[in-house]
Amino acid sequence: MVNISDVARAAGVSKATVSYVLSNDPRITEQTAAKVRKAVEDLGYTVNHAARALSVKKTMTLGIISPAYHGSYLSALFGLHMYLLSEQAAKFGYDTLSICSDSGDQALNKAWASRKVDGFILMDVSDDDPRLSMAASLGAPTVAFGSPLDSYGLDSVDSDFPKAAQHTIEYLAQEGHTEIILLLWSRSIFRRKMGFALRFRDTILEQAKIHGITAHIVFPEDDESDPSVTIAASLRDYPNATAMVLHNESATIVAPQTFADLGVHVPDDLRVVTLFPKQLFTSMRIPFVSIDIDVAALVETAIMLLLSRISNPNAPMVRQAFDFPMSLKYQ
Amino acid sequence: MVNISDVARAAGVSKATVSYVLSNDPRITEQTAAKVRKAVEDLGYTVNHAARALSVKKTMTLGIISPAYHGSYLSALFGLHMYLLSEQAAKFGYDTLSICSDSGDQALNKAWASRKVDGFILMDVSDDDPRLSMAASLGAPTVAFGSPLDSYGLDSVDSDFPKAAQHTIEYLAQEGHTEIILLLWSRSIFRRKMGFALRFRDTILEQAKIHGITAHIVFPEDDESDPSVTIAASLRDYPNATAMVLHNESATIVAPQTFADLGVHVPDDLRVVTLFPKQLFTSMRIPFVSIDIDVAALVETAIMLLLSRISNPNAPMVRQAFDFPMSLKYQ
DNA sequence: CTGAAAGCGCTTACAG
DNA sequence: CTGAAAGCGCTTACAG
Repeated sequence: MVNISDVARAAGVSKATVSYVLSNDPRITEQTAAKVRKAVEDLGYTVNHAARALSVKKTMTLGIISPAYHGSYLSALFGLHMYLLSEQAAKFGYDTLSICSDSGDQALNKAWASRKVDGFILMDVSDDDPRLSMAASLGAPTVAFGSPLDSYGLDSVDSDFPKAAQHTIEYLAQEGHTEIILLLWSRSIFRRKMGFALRFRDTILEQAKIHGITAHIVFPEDDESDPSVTIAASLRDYPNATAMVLHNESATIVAPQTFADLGVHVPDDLRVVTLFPKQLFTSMRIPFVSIDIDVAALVETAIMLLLSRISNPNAPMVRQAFDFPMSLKYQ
Repeated sequence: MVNISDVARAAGVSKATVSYVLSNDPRITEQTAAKVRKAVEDLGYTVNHAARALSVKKTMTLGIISPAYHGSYLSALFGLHMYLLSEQAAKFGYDTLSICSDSGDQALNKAWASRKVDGFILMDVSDDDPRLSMAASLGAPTVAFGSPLDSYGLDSVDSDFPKAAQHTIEYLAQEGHTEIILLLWSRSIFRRKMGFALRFRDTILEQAKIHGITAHIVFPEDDESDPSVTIAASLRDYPNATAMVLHNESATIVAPQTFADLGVHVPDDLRVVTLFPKQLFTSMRIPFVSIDIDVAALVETAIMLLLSRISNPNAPMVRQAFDFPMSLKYQ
């Protein structure tokens, strides 16, 4: 494989000069720069990544640390995030290293200690996430996807779930509903202390109380449970409910079929509100009121924050919460 | 950050000895090895990845190259593949670098030339995929996900779509169907010359002819089209069809609801056969005959083939096609 | 304006 | 059984 010495020889200059040309150092004359560029072109030279990283102490790669349970349940969101993160990072010359591990804090520690990445994106952060304190204590540039109660001084990006919950209840109150069903993420998600689930639930309950709405909470036992069973049971248990709020990915996917099976007509028999990223609506027929989650916007912000943090480790912490608009969608 | 010299000093040995201990070289006495290990432990030392990579010319990272169109359509499969690849690679000490680009061949060229990875997994390979010839001409260890007509001597892994097509027709013939609807991947997938779509279609048609079955082909225009429209239209256009074969991810997701909306009862009114990875069935109610695609098995094989290829570049090429069993599932 | 040289942090023949 | 030294391929003060 051709290296910088080969290029230097071919161009009749020193390695240093080649290096300077490659970094567009203005001290090199256009004349010699041209010679060097020609040699680079002719030989098909590309900088050796490890050598450069060793020398400049920058790897131009970002570590994406995901918890291990993704394999077990259907999450179209996971792929979407990974894809967009990689694409967005590439715009700034960064690659993404995906690290999927059930001991994310150890994985993070190792990746940082071996200097394999310049910073981290933490996916699916929970309230007691060990990755948070690990990243903070290492002083590794990190942005968390999620809204942990204590972010240990790390930057974070999330949808504004409390705001969404508030919009939802205000909308339903305005429509005159007084009894609703709240179908939430599975118990295992709550057990894992995922902020998006906790914050949404808590705000819904708080706002429901304020607006005099009775909210019945139901959720599947775990990620493998069939959510349509939960939907059906809840309609049986709370026959007077006039609306349902869905905050559960797989439940939202099976909901249309479930209602059709049960003979429940949306929205005449039941008003349904869902929280879902708009990308997933594309090929799904969901005639519900929905609150769009713009994953691309979240990802762009996450990458931007991480790159700022890398270049300026001491800037003040930022927590970015996106308040996405609620929209009516009848397809 | 602590380096090998710090460890050597703390243990009272040379850098070389530390290095030998780390690689379990049997020539080092257990006594000095213990000293070194203690120092490593005390100082929290981890090998600098770039330095090691530069020295041994191995990066212990695998490049996963995905085409750029994934962002636009719902593919739960994408996330599943990325996750499992990363997890599987980790078992062998490898990390995965995700490279999402619309010019995958250039991205591959660059990643290889800069020696950032030891080999590649190509996702979603098509018949005229420029990544194939690029990887082959570079001599980069590579395994393709898919069944390109010409694999340029590269290893590949795929479900055996022709076999699945054959099973499907044999099954339907045995049930006595003589007229069926084939709902395939969108026109844009065919335009992209994706092998899984082409091979499945061709074999279905060939086998149908053999068994005296009339097969009507329909497909959505592109990935953004609502596949339920296509389903409904096909039932209108071919009222005598007694079975439908679904080979289209989003169509399979919306199919249950669509049939319910149309008052079509499966399987009494219509026999439906789908091809789908079993992980996606978890939270979906699809009372259809299905052919399981075991993504984990595919991924494990892909990683295994790639690692063999890396350690033995001249081994004979292997094309692994998985013939997954057809199974009845009524949930 | 360009080049010689040191240094980044490892590994690995080679001596002893 | 252990260490000194060269080498991996870059970058970057520092001279000139």
